[in-house]
Parts: sequence; C-alpha cells; structure tokens
Amino acid sequence: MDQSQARLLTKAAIFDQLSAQTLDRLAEGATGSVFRRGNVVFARGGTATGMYVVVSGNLKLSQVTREGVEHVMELLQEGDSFGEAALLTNRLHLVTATAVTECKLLHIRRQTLLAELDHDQELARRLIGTLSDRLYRQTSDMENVLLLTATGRVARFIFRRLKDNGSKISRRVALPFRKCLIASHLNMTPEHFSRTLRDLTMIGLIKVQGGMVDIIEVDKLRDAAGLMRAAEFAHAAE
Amino acid sequence: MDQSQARLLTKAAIFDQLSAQTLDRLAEGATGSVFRRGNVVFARGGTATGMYVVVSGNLKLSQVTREGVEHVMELLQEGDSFGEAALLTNRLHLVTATAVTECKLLHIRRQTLLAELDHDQELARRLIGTLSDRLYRQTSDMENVLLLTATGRVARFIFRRLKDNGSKISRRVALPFRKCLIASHLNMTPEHFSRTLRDLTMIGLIKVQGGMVDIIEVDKLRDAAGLMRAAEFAHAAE
DNA sequence: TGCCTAATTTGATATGGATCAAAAAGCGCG
DNA sequence: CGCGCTTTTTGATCCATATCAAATTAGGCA
Repeated sequence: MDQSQARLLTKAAIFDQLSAQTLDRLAEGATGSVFRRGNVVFARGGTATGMYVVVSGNLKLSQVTREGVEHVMELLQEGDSFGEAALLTNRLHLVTATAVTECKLLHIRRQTLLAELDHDQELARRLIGTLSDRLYRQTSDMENVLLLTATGRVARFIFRRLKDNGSKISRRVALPFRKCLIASHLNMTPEHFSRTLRDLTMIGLIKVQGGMVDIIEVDKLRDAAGLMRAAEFAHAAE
Repeated sequence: MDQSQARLLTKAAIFDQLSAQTLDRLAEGATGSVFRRGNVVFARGGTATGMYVVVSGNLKLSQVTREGVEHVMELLQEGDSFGEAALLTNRLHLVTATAVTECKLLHIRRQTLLAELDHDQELARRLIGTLSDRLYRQTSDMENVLLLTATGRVARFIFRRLKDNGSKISRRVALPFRKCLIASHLNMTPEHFSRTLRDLTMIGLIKVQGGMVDIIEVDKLRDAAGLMRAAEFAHAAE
C-alpha cells in the first residue's frame, strides 16, 4: 500500500522526482481517503493537520461570508496540492475545502512533512518553489479580480486553459468545472458569467457548446483578456 | 560597511536571529541604496535580480492597467521584505515597486541568497515560513476585497492597525500612508474612501483628524469589519 | 509667512454587475 | 425513455461604487 502511495505522491509537482527514500518516508506518514461530492475535507477555522495531494477528482477552496455568500478561491484538480500555507504558518485554515466531485486524496501529516524537511534539502527547495509559485499565481489572480472587467476575466480564464493544454493545434478547450463554480472563482454571479459568454460569442470571439469552448479569434480573445504581447512582457502572462 | 549591513538585515523578520556567519555572508552579497519619492525600484515585466529589505521609508507594490488605472497591491514599511516570489520562481516581476517616501533599501543578490540557502537549513526554514505567511496574508487580503463591502474593508484596515500597534490602551491609530494610497490598496477610489471615513464618523464609530483615527466604539468597528469573535475563530482574524 | 502644487473632500450623475423571478436545458436514475 | 432535480439561461430592476467637476485643505519650500 505504501508502495503505491509513494507512486501517487509523485502526481503532485511538489513531490515529483524526489528521491525514492524521501518518497517512501513521506508515504509512511500519508493516508489515502475518498470524499464524495459535497464532503468537506477541512473547514475554515479548523486546525491544519497536514497537507493534501489530489489523486483524482475536483475540489474547491472557498470562503463564505456570514451572510452566506460564497467565493471560490481556488479550483483543484488531479496533481494539485493544498493546505500548505496554514500548515506551515501554524495557523487556522482560512478556507474551506470541499469535494465538488467524488475524489481521492492523500493526506501527509504535519510532523512527517516537517521532519522530512530537515532531512532532505531538495524537498525544502521544492517547497520554497511551490510556495513561491502559488504566491506568484495568487498575485496574478488578484490582478485579474482587481484590474480586469468581468469580460476580461472570462476571456483570460479561457485563454489560460488554451495555453495550459499546450494545444497549439486545437482551439477547443473544456471548461473543467461546473459553470457556477467558475463564475464564483471569477468573482461574478452565474447569471453574469452566462451573459458574458453569450456576449463573447455574439462578437464572434468564441463558440460555446455545453462545457466546450471553441476559440474563433485567438488574438482578439487575448486582447479582451488584457494580456500584453509576448514582446512586451514575455513570461508574465503565465 | 558589511558589518553594519549585517545588522540592518536583521530588521527584516526573515533574517532576524540567523547565525552571525550567515548574516555576514548575506551582507557581503547585499547592496544598500537610497530612493527618492517616486523612484521605481523595479518595474513590472522586469527580471528579478534579488530580494529587498526595507531599512527605512515607505514603498508601494502596484500594478497598472493599460488604461492607466493603478492598484496598490501592497504597502511596505521598515522591516518588510519584498521581491521574493518572482525571484524564486525565476519569473518576471508582476508588480512595480515604487518609493512613496524617501527610503533606504538593501538588495540581496539572487545568487547570494540561493547559495546561502544550501548552506543554512535555518534560512530555508525561515524562507518557507515567510512565504507561507505572505501567502496566508494574501489570501486574507483577497477575502477582504472579495467578501467585504467598502465600509467593511475600511473598518478592517483600521482595526488591524489597532492590533498591530499592540496598543491595548490607546484607541488612536495613525494612518501610515497617504489616504489615496490606502484607498487604492483597499480597492476603492479616494473619493469613496473619504466618504466612507465620514460615514463611519457620522455613526459614531471613529473620529478622524488628518492622518489620525480615534476609535470610539471598538466592538461596533469589529462588527463593521465583519470579523468573527475570538471564541468563534481565534487566530484567523490575524 | 505666504505661495504653489498636491491631496482631500464634497456634490451630482452614470454604470457595471448584483439581485430577484422564472423559463429552458441537462442529466442521473428508476 | 421519461420523471425530477440541478444547472444554466434569459429578462427586468436595483444598488454599490465609479466618474467627473469643483471647492477646500494641507504641505513643502523660496
């Protein structure tokens, strides 16, 4: 069982390509578990007991106001990891993690991770890299929410998917989550998201069929996303 | 010179209490410099050459849309450090760092930091801690912007200042930056910020004199800030 | 000390996006 | 393959906050 868990760990970028010994030791302190749609993995305000790796399925990290308005901070897929920040600062969870489809997770206990961190320099470097990445990405998310209009956020979301897929050929991307989740993540209502998609279709930038989006005018979409051209700002488009 | 620089480094939480040797080696790869109000330390899109420690003065980290709208992501004071994320992910700066008052900075070269990271386990741990902290705080900022109304954001801003000062006695806090900078950081126009401050004054929660704010009704202010009580959620109020 | 410019406040108006209500489309499942 | 629940779309209205314009106040410095 540990054997296979060690292999599962490498799904996450953070643990990929670490030494077999390190992986084994981490796997020993890891527990696999399954959550069904709607199950809460941890809740805002709870103590952080460890970090998680998504083996399969989708989850959301979200916050809810006292009035009951929910905002999806992050949408997670296979290979993502989460829960590190609260773990390492030894503070309470700021977000609630909920399964949005059935999903399998690995939980790595706080102690296991901290101990291993002292053993393995490379793991420390990896963790530093992961945290920096997340910070960088979150800054970029912040930028989206604050500086772009709703249309821009939607356009950018679609555009990013196109790049992530590495599909230089295909101009079709799949929306990886239910639309209302994406809407919340983009800080807008489902209604507004729907209308925005319709508007982008009407001006001929995209075509939508269910959860599939065909990009008709890549350049114009990039424009709508407010992204600078490669020449201006090579990497930052992310 | 290096001697004094090593001492200056300890201003930053991230370097505080490290071994003298580590500090000396870091100081060797560090350069002090002075910026006048309005000077740009680094610009969005630029390559990250190292990280910075604020020895004195104030700076802002901001982003600007193509239309020229600026948003202040972060306001920095003595003892803060910045520039780590882009440095460690080896990507381009997402934000522009600008001096808002005359300020003294220490710049630690990329190579120096990376090399020292391999030497000193404790530094690695510290860096992990700092990054996690920043991530945690940024999540909290995100929450402010997304979940709170303008009044709530202002109330929370004032409330945080009160706690940071550790002033259990005094109910007076100083706004540490120009109001228009704070407004932008809270994602609102200067006009709206001004009106909000006036509204909070009118309902008797605070009193404003220039850059000074007296808090009249602490509990009601906390309420307006949308913060949960200690019993409900101890640490997360931050 | 008083001038000049930058910062803040006040007032009037405009708007992006939210909200509420209801119809239409998907979809799991017996 | 059709029933019932969930998700998405469409339509009508409303509100928080932005924008524009102008008056007032504060600060740096000659």
